[in-house]
Amino acid sequence: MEDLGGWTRTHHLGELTAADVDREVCLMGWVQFRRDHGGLIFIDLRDRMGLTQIVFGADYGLDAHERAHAIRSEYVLAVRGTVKARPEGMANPGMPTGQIEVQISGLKFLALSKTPPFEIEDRSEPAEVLRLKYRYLDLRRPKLAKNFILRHKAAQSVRRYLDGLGFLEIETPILTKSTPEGARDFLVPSRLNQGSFYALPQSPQLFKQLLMVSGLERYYQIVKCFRDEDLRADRQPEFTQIDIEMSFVDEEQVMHMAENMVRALFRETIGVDLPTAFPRMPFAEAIRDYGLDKPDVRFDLKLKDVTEVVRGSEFKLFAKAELVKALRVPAGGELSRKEIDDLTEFVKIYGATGLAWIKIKEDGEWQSPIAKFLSQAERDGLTTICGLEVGDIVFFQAASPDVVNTALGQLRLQLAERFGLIKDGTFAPLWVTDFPLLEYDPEDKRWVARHHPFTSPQPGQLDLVATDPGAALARAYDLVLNGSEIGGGSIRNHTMSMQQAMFTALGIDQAEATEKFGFLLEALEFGAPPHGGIAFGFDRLIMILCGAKSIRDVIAFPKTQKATCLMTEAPGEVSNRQLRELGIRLREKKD
RNA sequence: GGAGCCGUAGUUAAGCUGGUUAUAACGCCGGCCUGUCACGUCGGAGGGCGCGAGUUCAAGUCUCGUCGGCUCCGCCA
Repeated sequence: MEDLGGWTRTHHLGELTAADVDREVCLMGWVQFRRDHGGLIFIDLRDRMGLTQIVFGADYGLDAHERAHAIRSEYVLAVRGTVKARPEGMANPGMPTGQIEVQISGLKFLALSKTPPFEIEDRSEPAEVLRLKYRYLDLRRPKLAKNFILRHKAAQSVRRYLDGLGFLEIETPILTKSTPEGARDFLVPSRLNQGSFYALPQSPQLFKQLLMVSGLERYYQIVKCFRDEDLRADRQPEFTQIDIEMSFVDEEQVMHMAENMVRALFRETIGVDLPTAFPRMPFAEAIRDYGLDKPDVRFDLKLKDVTEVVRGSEFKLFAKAELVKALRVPAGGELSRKEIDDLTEFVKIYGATGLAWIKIKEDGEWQSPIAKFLSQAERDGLTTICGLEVGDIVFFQAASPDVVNTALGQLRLQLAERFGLIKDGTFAPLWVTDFPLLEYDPEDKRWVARHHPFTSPQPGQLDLVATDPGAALARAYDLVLNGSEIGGGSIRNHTMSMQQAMFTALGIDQAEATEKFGFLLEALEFGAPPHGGIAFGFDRLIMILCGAKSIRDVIAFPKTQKATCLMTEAPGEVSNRQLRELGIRLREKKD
């Protein structure tokens, strides 16, 4: 192989144009396509900026031409030559550099390449196992590489914006303390303190609050967070947050700052202008109209509460249910029996036992397995509340509020897909506000923080925490974009007594609070300013900006669903010596 | 913890109700070619169907198990 031998690259491979004709250039890159005509050899050379056609011929460089026959896919070349306009009619309008080519006088083979396990091309769609095993080759594909270029631009945009507002980027520990509540921690054994473990941060929550106590006033960090939970298409065990905290602010100021940040981000990365004021919706309204706490408001289709209409119905399932809701699909009558059966299976995933439906036929007849149970008064009531018209279909769920809302909320999304209700390239941001502070956990039989235990209740709601925990509202806000939760935050408890009241409501007694969060409680006694913040799921934001279907397409080296890395084969076993140093003995494996 | 889909040359796929020697395209190797651009053209090599049992005269096709990938429920303050 040859080394650079003093050659210096003069241009990237996406930038030469007709303006550069007759320029002597030196290019370096990977071989994308080879078209060997014998007397003339064309090669598309690739780097991350693009492609440039180079030509080998005896007239341009005899030695280079002869050696060029050996060139294969993915070889790394350095070439010297002259930029020339392509002959009349030979330009390639499909290529940014299609007006020119470079006639090669000198060639160096910087590296050879084995035949790659899959073709490095945007058109090919190799199995994900292979893509993950050879991730470094997958990342050569422009389609994937462009996601990371955009990700970089997004991070720069955020830093620029926050820096402009006086935010300080401050790093917080990765080796920290396990805390109760929230997700399962990743643990790291301590060699110097055998039997003790660090936890990787689920988020820098407590540190950023303490930075506010320190008087640093405005903090941000684009930071890795770790949660040892099962993976999803939009969830990895290590992921990145844009983490932000501010002092002397209320929720209006945090939301205003965050909105402007997201707006700048969209403008500077994909040139999209988001609305100047993001709409807002209280949590209760989101559940009422959309069934979910992260409504996709790119399309309408609202759920309607019809519990009272069917309260006395002969259809006992409706009459007895705690909650009955309807979802009308305008012109949905075209759904086939098969499709309805499939939708019935779909809602069962979310705990539904079935799916009642009514089609309103041309002649006004109600075609439905349940129509015969409905009185005229009930029919009139449903027609009015749902706004039923000829050609519609309306679906029902009658069950516990949780099941009704989840099943119909998910069905709503499914139907939007089926009927093409979502226009490509639309972005609908939405603030969801007025969340309940606490949620009852039937498994642990106790109240848990819906957001996190440091979130402040809304003014005047502190007493409710003790008397009617489910009714207390939080000073919390989520930013939802196209039905995906991309950010969330809150105003925090900034006095010891507020925080103590919260711990009490969560059933964390004095001793436990002191043990787990003593440093925070104590800090709050030394003059903590009112403060609050927000954290964005950076990967999810990038997914939306790129139109990626999987979070793996915006993470350079992602994990599989079983949280392994197919490239490095992490996690792996460690030597007995390493275990001994840590004071760890493995238990016998279960059969 | 649970449900579903997938696994066939290097890659992507086809292979119907089980039946000669498992197809194709791309890629790869060799020849020819001075205007190609997913070059063309002629020729060639390459797999026994993720793995293991079972049913059967006969299994890529059926059954069970197992491994791996993906999607989802639970979980994710």
